Amino acid sequence: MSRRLERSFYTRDVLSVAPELPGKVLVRRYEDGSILRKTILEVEAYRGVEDLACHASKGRTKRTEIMYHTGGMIYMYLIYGMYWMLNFVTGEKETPQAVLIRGIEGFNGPGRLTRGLTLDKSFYGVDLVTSDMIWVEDTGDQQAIISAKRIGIDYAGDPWKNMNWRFVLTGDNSYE
DNA sequence: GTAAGGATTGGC
DNA sequence: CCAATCCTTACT
Repeated sequence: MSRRLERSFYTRDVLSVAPELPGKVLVRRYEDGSILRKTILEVEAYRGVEDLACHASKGRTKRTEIMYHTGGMIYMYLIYGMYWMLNFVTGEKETPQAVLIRGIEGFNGPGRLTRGLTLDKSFYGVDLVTSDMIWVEDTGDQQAIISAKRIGIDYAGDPWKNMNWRFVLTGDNSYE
């Protein structure tokens, strides 16, 4: 039996939230009432202003503002001029953290999954706890997770580029 | 106003 | 390997 994740799930530290997301179910409901349910396979944690890979390390700007809000909000941003990235804000207010959703069942890669679920700038600031267009459910099943280095952030330097803050559902062979 | 570069992807 | 493509940010 599945139930929607509540505020208290997201308001914890990102390093507590991120490892619990693989195996949860991302639910997308469209205007016409149709619903897509996809298991989350892979995520990455971005933690605070001191994490040089986290966008908040560049300061509090219009773009990063949502990460300073309470956990459960959605942070969307465009990368390389063509791919929208889906992120879940975590932690309490004034703690800029987020989880990048890197892969879901059927769509490998952060850019492809947002395209597949029709997610873009209009979802910036949407609340996963109250929205009827997108939310996350817990199946109650126990999940096995492995951690690894984050991808595409070598520019952040030591120690940030080496933190094992990517979390992948084990048993999934899509990322061998 | 101008310029540089990016939490990616797919094609050569 | 490398170009596509455009928004955000930093600087004049």
